[in-house]
Amino acid sequence: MGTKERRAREKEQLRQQILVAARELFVNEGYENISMRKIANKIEYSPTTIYLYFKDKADLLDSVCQETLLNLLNTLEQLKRDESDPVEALRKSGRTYVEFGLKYPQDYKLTFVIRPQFQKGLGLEEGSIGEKVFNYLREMVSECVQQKRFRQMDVETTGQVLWSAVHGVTLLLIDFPDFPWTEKDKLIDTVIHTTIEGLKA
Amino acid sequence: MGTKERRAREKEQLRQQILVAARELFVNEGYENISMRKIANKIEYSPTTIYLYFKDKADLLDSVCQETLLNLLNTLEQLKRDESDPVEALRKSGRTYVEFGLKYPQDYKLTFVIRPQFQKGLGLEEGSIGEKVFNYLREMVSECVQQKRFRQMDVETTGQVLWSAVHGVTLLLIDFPDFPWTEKDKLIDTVIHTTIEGLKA
DNA sequence: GATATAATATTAACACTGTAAAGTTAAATG
DNA sequence: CATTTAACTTTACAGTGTTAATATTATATC
Repeated sequence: MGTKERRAREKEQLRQQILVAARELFVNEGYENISMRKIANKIEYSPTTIYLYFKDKADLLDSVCQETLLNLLNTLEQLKRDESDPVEALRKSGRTYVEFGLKYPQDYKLTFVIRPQFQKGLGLEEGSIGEKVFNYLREMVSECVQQKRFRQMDVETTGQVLWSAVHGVTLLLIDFPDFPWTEKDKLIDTVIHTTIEGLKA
Repeated sequence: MGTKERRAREKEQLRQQILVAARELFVNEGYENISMRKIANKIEYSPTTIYLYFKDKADLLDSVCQETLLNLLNTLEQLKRDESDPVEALRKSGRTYVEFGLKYPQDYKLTFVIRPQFQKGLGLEEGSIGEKVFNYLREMVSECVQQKRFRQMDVETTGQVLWSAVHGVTLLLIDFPDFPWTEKDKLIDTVIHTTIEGLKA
């Protein structure tokens, strides 16, 4: 008797529908401009139905961000295979990270800036997708250190330095689009290049 | 007859009072958790009085952020005098910048992350305090380049790279306080050191 | 097939939000 | 004293997140 399974599937479907609608609205109009009622309208359900699937608005945001992290992780892991030189691989990962942020700027901000404001738990706890993303970075860095391509330094710190650099440039480009930046691609490359050079010296 | 002046002074005083109350509330409880009514309660005026002094809530936020920028600028400029080595001066400026962000984390986020969400104009336009802050950075970098301490590279890009690094580490430390960071001071120093080394190479 | 049961969705309500419009009071000017 | 001006308040509106109570549907049991 598969009716139970079908029901579960349907339930999951609506959950997904809510997530899709929420993401689209958050991304296009900003988290704070979107009400539960607007999301409900979009999926043609009553506002309170959403609360059967998500604890509250922050929880909904949280789920949207989890998806974003998964998306980011997949994008990064696609890279990993086809690059033998570890430093070059790291460089490419950095670029991909920033490009991801600029391709989905609102998603990025939602995940790395807005969400921490609402959810105290950073979403990097054990077993989380956030942790996996950071583990990816860890492995990349580790490879460089092991092959003596980087200054002898603990992997953790090195990873955090790199993360700071790419996070910083991503957010600045998103938040101040009218600032007279150096040509975007050049700036991104220079940030990554500079940081990596600094780690070698 | 100085009554006009007195009135103007009183008006400015109330404006200031609103700003002080708003900052305190924003900083302690977060911009999105503070209503105009709460601010009004604090200063013991009716909510709509605030609208006689500020266009709307975003404008109030904007003014709070202007103050923060001025504060940051003053903090930085205090440094400038007592350091002859330009690279060392830049390093110290970087540290001071990050420390400022961590000392007033909510002010920093308000200014560099929340406000851009509400005010399209980045607050770095000509003659603004934001511009002055960036000019400070420009001068510091310029000195290093002129004295051939840095790789030959345009001052703008160099400045932006540095800003990315310090902005990134500041925000990460603020937003993910529970992350297993390397010891904070070490991390900050390493970020700045790495970036500067990368600029020399 | 009728009925009980569980799952799912809705309605109504509450306390709160930003802010516009109109009304009130007090001071300055003639 | 009359009138204009400035400062502030009251009232009101449309919208917010969220809870509790209610209604509706679909399934399971007899």
